[in-house]
Amino acid sequence: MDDKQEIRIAIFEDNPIMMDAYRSIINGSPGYTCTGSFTSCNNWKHDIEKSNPDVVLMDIEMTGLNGIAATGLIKKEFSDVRILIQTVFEDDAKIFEALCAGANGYILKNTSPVKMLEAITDVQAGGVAFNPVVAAKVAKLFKQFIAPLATIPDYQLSDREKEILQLLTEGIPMPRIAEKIFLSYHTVRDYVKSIYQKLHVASATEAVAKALKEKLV
Amino acid sequence: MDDKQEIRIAIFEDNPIMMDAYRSIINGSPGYTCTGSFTSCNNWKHDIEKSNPDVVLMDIEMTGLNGIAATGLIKKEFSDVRILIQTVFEDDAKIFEALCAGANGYILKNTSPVKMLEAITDVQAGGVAFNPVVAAKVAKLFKQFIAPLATIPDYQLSDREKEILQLLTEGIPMPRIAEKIFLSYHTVRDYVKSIYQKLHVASATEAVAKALKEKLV
DNA sequence: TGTAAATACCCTCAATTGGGGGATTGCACT
DNA sequence: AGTGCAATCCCCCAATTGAGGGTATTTACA
Repeated sequence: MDDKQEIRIAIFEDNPIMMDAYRSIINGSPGYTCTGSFTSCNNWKHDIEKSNPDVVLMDIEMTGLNGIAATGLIKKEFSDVRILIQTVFEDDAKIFEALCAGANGYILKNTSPVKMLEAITDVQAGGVAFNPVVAAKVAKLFKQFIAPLATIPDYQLSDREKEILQLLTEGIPMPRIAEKIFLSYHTVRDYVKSIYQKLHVASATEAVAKALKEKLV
Repeated sequence: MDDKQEIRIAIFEDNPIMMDAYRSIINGSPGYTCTGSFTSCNNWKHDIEKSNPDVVLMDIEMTGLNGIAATGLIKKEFSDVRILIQTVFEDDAKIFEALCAGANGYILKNTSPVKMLEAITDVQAGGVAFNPVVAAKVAKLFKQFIAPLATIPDYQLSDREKEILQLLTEGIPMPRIAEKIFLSYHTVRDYVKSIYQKLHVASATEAVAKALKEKLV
């Protein structure tokens, strides 16, 4: 670590006016240094190596390689660089993609300088910074995609039945399952029958489909 | 709306010392009023009606009904009340559950008073407030659950094959599939065979398992 | 003490499936 | 003009599966 403990920041932003504004805010604040500013991500690898940032302030809308794709690439190559997306977009898809690409924060362009610096400090410290509006969308996406997966119905399967259902969902045929868990082929079939009754299905494919769709295994 | 535009806050917190601290912070800050403080959620319905809050500050660990369960109930009954979870817990499961229950924010008990008020303001305005550490966990959960679903491998299935794979994942046996899409039984079987080759599997259960696990359908 | 539920095993018959073979048509790309 | 491929159809055989029947032991609970 450096004595001065300054947070090193690289900016990717294709609007020169915004770029200047960001650089002024950063360099004008003690504890923050802008070590590089680039108008495209086309030389991201060289740019990151040269500016050696703790935090990257990343615009999404850029000619050439876009900010989200660049985030994914940078994260893969320089996994300890923290990336803060700053953009005008606040639609679900962009936020979704940014999170999947590994962004450590997502703030909007109307964020005040003090909030921006705060977000930079947070992500540098290992946190993730969401603008409240963005956070609301993340929470919404979360509920939309994940909550339904968490409502696990209870079909009162016994432990053995659960075990065998689990093996079925791996596509293992019953004779193989019997060998694997040291039961007779007949017994395995009996458990499968019992699973079918409890799940109200009539075939292995149906049972597997239900198990996977309803997260039973 | 009231002339004074004060944010009305109800507190649920079973530790009387914390409760006093919160109430002092809120009532000592212009624009914020504590309209109710309760040491359990057992009378949540009556308490919410009586205190009529914009924002609820909710503790998780309480005797009787816990804060997350209460969040779910309150959200169901009073959908426009915003709920900010404030707790010492920062484990994935609690955050997960809180989000699923509909919490509008999740901050930790070591949050500074000024940050707490800021979070209250944010959630009152319709945003969601995450502590950076919590946000990091949310992002992690998000990547864990959703990112894998987004990487859909391409097995070069033809449209017909996709269609039939889709029907297989509904557990429909091949003779029934043939009837449904007006193809000969033989043809359906040929497509299924071809699907098996492309997916590198050897049975319907395996194909269905792969299709569902890798979100092919 | 009876009864239910889980565990484990067995048999039979018919339906379904998996793996091999072969065939034709039409379309696109070369 | 030929080559590949999606799409469609067919046959055979063996393995697997689904649905019905039956039995026995153990554990738990009323």
